[in-house]
Amino acid sequence: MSLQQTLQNQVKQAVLASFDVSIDSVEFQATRKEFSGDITVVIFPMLRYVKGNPVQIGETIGNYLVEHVDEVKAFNVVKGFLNIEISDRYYMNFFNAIKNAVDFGFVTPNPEEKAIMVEYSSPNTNKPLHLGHIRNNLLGYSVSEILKASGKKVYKTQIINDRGIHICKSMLAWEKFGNGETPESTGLKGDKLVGNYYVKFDQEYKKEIETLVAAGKTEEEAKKETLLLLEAQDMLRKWEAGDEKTVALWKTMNGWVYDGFAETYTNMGVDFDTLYYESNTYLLGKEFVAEGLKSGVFFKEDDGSVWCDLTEEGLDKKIVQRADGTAVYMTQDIGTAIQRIKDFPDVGGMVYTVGNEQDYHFQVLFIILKKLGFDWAKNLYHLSYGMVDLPSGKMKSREGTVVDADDLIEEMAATAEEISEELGKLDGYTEEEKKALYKTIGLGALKYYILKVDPKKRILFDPKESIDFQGNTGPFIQYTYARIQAILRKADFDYTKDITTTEIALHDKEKELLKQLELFPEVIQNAASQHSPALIANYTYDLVKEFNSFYQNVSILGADNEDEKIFRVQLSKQVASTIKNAFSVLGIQVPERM
RNA sequence: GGUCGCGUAGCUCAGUUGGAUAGAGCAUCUGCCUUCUAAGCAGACGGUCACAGGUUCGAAUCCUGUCGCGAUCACCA
Repeated sequence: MSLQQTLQNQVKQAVLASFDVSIDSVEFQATRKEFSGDITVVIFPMLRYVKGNPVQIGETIGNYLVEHVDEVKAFNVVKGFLNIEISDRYYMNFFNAIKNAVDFGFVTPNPEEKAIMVEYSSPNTNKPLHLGHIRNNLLGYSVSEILKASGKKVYKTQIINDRGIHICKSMLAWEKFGNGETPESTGLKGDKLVGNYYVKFDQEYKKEIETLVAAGKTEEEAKKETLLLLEAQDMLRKWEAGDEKTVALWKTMNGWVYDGFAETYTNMGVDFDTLYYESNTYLLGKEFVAEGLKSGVFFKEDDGSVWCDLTEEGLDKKIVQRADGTAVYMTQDIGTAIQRIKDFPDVGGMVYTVGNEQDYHFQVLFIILKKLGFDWAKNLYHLSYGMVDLPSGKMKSREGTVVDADDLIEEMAATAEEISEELGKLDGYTEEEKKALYKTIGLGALKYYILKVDPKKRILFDPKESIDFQGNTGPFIQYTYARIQAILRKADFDYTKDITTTEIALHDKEKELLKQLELFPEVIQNAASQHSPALIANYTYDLVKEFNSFYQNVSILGADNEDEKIFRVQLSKQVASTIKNAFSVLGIQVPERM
């Protein structure tokens, strides 16, 4: 039984014994720093059942607890707050129980339980990944790892948007203006090369519109009548008809993009267990649309288009299939969801990591899947996150106002290098080791910067203001980890053995650290149920702040006696291990030195 | 206009079922490296929690309205 449960029961007992009233819940909170004590019982809610002065009630309960609960050492009452002081022995017992646990805070997945599939990234294959994708990838990856750590089996996946008019645009531009360029001939990353032609299309397209407008067309007409657009549309039709030459070009250019993406993913440190391609799934939904028509979930308009009426849910009508019988986004998403459950029968729910601009889409998708009668549809979650905007506004690939993912990662490593060189603490490291370290720190800064903010809030990213390496940052936390490693390297005695004395008087800073450590398992569970890496980031920061205060105020290797020295080293080691675990679910690595 | 989200220190953000005097970092200013890594520690300065009502012992947190910002409301994805 946890301490809180024990206290809960005993407080109820105390109230029953002293006031002859039974209460069904007790409100606890951590005692604020300015008061003495560790756990606080809030007396106010009891006043509804127990008549009297809150201070006196607090005193009565406090006395009862001291008498009946071993772990309760002392108490004080301030206004309506009963501050309970917990014995050092309790914290030492807790520490002894976890000090050798490498996976402290993590729960091993239960094979009986259903798995969760997490979708993230899902890029278009016509342009390179940018800062917006970075947020998506980091969130999706981290939430996957958090869910795993909380005891769920997880599959990571994406739906690659590899077909459609936008893909044809870059294909057409390459065909017309590319002169047979390849990644090999230009030395460009494949996704960058293809992205250039997507931009090229847009430039030529705009030129053509200008010419048409000059010739007397309205802008509206011009936009629809450019030769380029017509050709692109023609290309899409050819692709859908399986035209050999078009499909071959499509395969080649997508291949270039995939090579480029693979490099970026590796760089970013994210991965996938299984992939879905829109070109394979875009027709999938149709049979379920047909089924839904039969069962009355959908209805058909006179022109042949198929709709879902969601007015009962307070929403609008939504199209699920075009009049010409072709699939829309919704059709495909219905099909893909169903296909995934067929492919992975142990999956009982899914998480979609997609920006908040698609809130409505997913709201509708989930309702439709429920209407179609799938019981897993109640376990679908749209991990909706805010956009990453620049001071100039939205990032637009076609206009070149994007922060490129590869560039940003590289810049972060370069900044890490500058700072490291200046501090000059890396004597003895080879160039290779240094390079790896700069990347670890640079990525740590970037990932932490993005993950520490609540996913649903939008992020304003100013490229001119570099991401910090001090204060509440990834590098600060990595630095603390490295500090602890230095201590472990210096500890030239056997700190693995158990302490001989049973009673150790805990230093305030030690006790605070133990309390902070104790929270970690719960933080993992909360982060999982709320799909929020930010909770992990904030927790880790608090832990590290607490450790640094301990480090600066208490001598670890210079402790007064052997037991204390061993304990402090073990405590530091466990803090390091917890930092490592916490950062691992954020996808951030920790260095041995920095 | 309808719907959804957001609004906390100059800036970036915490604040988990409503609880004590609203907390961090950056920036500015003060101290601390002959002692375990100063990417650090200790401290100062900085707030009408957008605004107005309401619910109650108690509201940054819940409800209503107003304002501001964003997204969305396509036979686009």
